[in-house]
Amino acid sequence: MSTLKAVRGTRDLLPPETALWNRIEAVARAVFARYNFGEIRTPIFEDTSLFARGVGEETDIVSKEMYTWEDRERFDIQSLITTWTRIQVGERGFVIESGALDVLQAIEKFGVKLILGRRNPEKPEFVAFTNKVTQDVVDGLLEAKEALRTREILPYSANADYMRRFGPGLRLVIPAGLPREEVQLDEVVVEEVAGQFSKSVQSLTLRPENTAGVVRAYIEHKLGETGQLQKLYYIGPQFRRERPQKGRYRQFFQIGAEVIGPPSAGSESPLRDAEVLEMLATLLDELGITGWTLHLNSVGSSADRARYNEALRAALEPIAHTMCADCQRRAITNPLRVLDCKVPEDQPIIETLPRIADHLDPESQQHFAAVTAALDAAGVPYTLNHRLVRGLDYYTRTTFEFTHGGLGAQNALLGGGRYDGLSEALGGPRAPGIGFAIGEDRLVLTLQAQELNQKSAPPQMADAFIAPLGEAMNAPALSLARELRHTGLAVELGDGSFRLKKSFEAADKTARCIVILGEDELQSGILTVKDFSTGIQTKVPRAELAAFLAEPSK
RNA sequence: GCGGCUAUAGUUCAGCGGCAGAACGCCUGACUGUGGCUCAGGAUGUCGUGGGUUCGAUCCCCACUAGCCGCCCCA
Repeated sequence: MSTLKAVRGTRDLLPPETALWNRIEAVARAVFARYNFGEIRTPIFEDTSLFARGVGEETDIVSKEMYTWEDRERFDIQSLITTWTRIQVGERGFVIESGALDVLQAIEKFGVKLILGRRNPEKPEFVAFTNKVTQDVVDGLLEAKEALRTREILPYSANADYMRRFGPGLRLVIPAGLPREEVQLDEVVVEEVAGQFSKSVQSLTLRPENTAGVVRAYIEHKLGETGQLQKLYYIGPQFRRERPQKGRYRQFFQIGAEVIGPPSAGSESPLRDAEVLEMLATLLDELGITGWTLHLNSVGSSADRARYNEALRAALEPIAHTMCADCQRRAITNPLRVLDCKVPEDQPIIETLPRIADHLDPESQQHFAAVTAALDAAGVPYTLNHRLVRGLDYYTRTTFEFTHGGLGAQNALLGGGRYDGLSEALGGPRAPGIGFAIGEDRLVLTLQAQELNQKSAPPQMADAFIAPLGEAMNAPALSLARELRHTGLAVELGDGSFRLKKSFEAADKTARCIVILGEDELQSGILTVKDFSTGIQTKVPRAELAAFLAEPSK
């Protein structure tokens, strides 16, 4: 039997690597706090249509990279019951039975009294609401027929046995169009109920990104009604079914933030854009990421973008055939992507293509000019990159990306932009916003690479290792460890079955000091402490031990 | 989803159509309550999984799975 492994594109994060993750997240939280952002935690899965409407139906993310499934629990049996009951109670006035508790409750709510097969023992009718015809159901029905033939009335119970109470003329009701599993149905009348019961089956999706979820929450909780600018950050896993690569996983982690609110709160101001970018520069600096580059562009309003797309398409039409195969395809399917082409031969051609900067309306131009002016004033370096076009439909005006060398083909550390129309697209109020998402996995890779170039960080060490001498010392050792740990010291606890030599070896790898606890020490209350960095061995009274260990060793 | 490379001990990796290897790490002892250095000894394992070729496959072939690199796309 093969052993179970983490599924493709997912991985375990283990110590000591997790220490780096924690440090990154701690720095991010601290920076966000200084900019007055608060944390938001949205569900890890959402209604699929949120992403279809938010991220864009035609994007690769939505069209082929999402983990989407139909939530069976949300099969709309209530709607089936409602329809069926209306017909049966109204027209035929008969008995309804089901064993599923939620069904029973639903029926009761509908005002139908449950009668357990008594109405017409000679010709009882059994109605089971189900969305699947399984062998279990059929077996139950057949048994029920037998039971009724012998006039046996079985007590009610809310499990599969309930079926045994009914006999000839059994009817099994299923919604029209649902598959019948491989069963023999000769003995059972299967009646289909027409209706739109599958319409309400809810499609769920593991979030491929978090902005749509945040905006959904903004709308749902009417955060716009506060009149305040909402500054929200999140840290958490996202999911995309892509081919895994270094720095690209199927479960990956993003640290992101959004500034969103009604226009009256200043959400549209270019100052917000500049502030977010300045915050990102600060965050990367404080994390110790060196050599990042901020690429900046404006994609204008959605109308600008549409106009530009047409201009690009028109410009490409006569010349696309001279370009690489990918570009020829992109020229038709997604002209904006041509700008991302990395084939050297295509570069001169791309330089001649129209630029989006020339297709911006005056407001967008002004907005962008104000963003860059504020960045200049704050001294945040950036590179204008008119070829930076983001892949998500919701972006408008300012778009940006921070890149870092040494990440290979996945060189973007983070990306983001303004999304002035997203809230409306999701059925919410007007709520312009700007946000970003940092690829935390890539941040980790970058920092790990930098640490390799410099001296490797010292592994985290406990303050002390308690070495009990002999198993009789184990219990006193735990007591001592508890004492020290309560003072805030990090303590590793050895085992009395270890020889002292082994205790030393173990201690040297996990702690700064070893505390020896033997009969002598226990009797006298004077403990033996050896500091590994200095090699000095000291006798310390138990009462002073915590203070002694707390002193940083030189 | 497409193409290329890779998969051997806990780790990093050699290797060869005929008994499975090194280094580091791990365990034991030299050394009964004093580690690091040293010395002696020991255990490493379904050679990714499943087929095929062969007298014989860890090695050659095929498929699958996974990782890495590139493409697509994107954070």
